Amino acid sequence: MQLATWNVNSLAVRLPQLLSWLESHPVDAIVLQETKLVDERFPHAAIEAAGYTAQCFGQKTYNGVALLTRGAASDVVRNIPGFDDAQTRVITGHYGGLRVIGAYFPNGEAPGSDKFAYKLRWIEALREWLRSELAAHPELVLMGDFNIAPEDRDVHDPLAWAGQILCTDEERAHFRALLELGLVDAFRLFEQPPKTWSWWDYRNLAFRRNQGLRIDHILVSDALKPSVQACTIDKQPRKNPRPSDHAPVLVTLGR
DNA sequence: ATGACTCCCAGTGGGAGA
Repeated sequence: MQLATWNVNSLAVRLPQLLSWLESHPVDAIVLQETKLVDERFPHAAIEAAGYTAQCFGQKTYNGVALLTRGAASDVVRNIPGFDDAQTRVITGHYGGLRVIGAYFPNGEAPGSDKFAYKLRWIEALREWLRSELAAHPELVLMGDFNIAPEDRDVHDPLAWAGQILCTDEERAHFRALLELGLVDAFRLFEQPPKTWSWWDYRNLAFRRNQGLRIDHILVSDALKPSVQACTIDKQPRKNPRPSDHAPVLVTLGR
């Protein structure tokens, strides 16, 4: 079984690339972030033609998430229950015996800003909800665009990024607090090529120079950890014309 | 170097992203 996450930065623009990628990577489920589409405009027909059923949760211009599965997902939840939020950032469903959570963490703009405070509150709410989700569903995967580079080795230039948004001690502590619920970063279960990133700035020829960050993650619950066989980042789509600034992350489970 | 690119909604500019 294979799962994936991809911040597509506008599904309207990236739909052809998504369909092409799914042809070459026929994953069982994929979560998308930054679809930037209201649900009325979600391309259900094209996605069904590709063999997937979609659960979407979007808004105009910003944010927006979706869960695509080979068969229908059940027990679908939108956003974080109990956390009042005008932004569409989380979609959860049951599929293949797993609880699958797709999340688009807030960016946070800059340490000390209102958006940074929102980011921290949002993660705290996610964590408290996850605690109960994990209790109810021990076999759980949380994946998406976390907008956090967990360690210096996830940053191309740790000195330049020190204390900057995505790399602050506070954000990293929140990332570790998620792991302490009983989750593990699937990417770090394996030897990985050095300087493997999931996001490269559109500017400054950052991709060509491989100046990126690893901010897109797949966390699996402790119960699933023994079944994880691989976790990779596919940078190929970043080479496309008009690419998303993020690359997809994949996990393979032996089940 | 307070930049750089790309998206969106807008409407020949500006906010947001990371």
